[in-house]
Amino acid sequence: MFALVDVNSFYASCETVFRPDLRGRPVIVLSNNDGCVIARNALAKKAQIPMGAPFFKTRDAIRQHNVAVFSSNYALYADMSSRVMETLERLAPAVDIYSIDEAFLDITNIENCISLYDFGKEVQKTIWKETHLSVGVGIAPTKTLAKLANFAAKTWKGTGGVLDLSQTVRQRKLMALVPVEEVWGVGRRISKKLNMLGITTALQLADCPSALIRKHFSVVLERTVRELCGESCLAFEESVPTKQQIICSRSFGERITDYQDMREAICNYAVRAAEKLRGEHQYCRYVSAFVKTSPHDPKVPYYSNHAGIKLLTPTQDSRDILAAAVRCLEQIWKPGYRYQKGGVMLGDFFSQGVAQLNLFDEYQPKRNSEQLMATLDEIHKKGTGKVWFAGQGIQRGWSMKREMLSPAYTTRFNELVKAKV
DNA sequence: TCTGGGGTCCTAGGACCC
DNA sequence: TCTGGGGTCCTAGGACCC
Repeated sequence: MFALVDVNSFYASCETVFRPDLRGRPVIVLSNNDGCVIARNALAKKAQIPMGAPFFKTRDAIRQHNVAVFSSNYALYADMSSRVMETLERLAPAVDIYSIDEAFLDITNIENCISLYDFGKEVQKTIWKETHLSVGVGIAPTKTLAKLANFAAKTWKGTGGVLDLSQTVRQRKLMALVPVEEVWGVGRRISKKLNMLGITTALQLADCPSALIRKHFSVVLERTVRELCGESCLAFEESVPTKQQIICSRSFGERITDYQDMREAICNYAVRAAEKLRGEHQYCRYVSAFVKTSPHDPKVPYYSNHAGIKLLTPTQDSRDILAAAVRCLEQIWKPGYRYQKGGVMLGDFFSQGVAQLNLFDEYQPKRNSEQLMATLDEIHKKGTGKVWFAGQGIQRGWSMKREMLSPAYTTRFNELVKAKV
């Protein structure tokens, strides 16, 4: 039996926890670069500010409803997330963290001690007490059904935010009411296709013969159908699976037109990606870079390209990764465009740097690479000094916009909340 | 003027091998 | 006119998720 716990309007809630003065006001949080709306509290939803809407298109509504606007503050959200997860670890025998704001709990056999619904209420109450964040809890025999229960717990206020969907009768009753596009794993494309086949509710999808699904779609959707029927196909995963790839990319605060600026940006992404790679204790053998202009401006031609390099031997050395990323950029850079975004991707991971060298390779591994990188990471972590590669530049005029950033309430001493006595 | 970032998995098709 | 069969590996692209 699974319970899916997720925090309501997570980013927006994190902002309001430390700002009681915002009670009664709509709150939204913007994506990186203050680009578009990625989180809304209940009042902002009521004010009909659409999810994903470009910020500049919502300005009228924001003024009209006196909406509080925040740039995203990931340091704050990550810290609040770990507090929630720690609480869950204490309440449940096993926790499978699915995203920054949600986790599956393994609650098999818990019914021997407490009813499933009461357990859900207990989780809700404890999280609120310890973090002042409100959560929804969906309980069911499969992950997909638990997601569905969670959706229903949020949608129908009468549930009080907790829904026990352990019985088949209740599963079918609910599925008959839920549109198929709300099912986990059914996105825009697939729901459109399903609708054309006359399948509009979750129940109709659940009752679909698997041969039909296999014929028109893939094994992924077939698995979803089985899960809706109560057959658990998605396993509980307590340990974090090792990453297959690492991406560092950002839209630029201002469009880039100059090669030197782009080179600087790519160098920064490469260095950051290398740090993440070492954080995973991995070595990569594939490095790629990409650049693109904005797809939204019909007046200027669109350009998007990427190039990748397979290294001779896996590395975790920032210098190798940086050099490779710059070589990729040289292949794809074209002057005359107004670039909106760029990035670096690492892939083909190994757990050690030593790979079979070819007999005639002239490659010589860098000496003391591991120690040097460890030192670099240490300096970075402590914040006691600043060291960077020349290619990363100093001015960084292209770096992202965050004009409405809240303080790091929980992770920096000089930004703690001040209480008036 | 201004439209996020970071992931996963599956499939189809081509290259290549015997 | 006739032009094998079966397998693996890799990559690009498409779908999904939060």
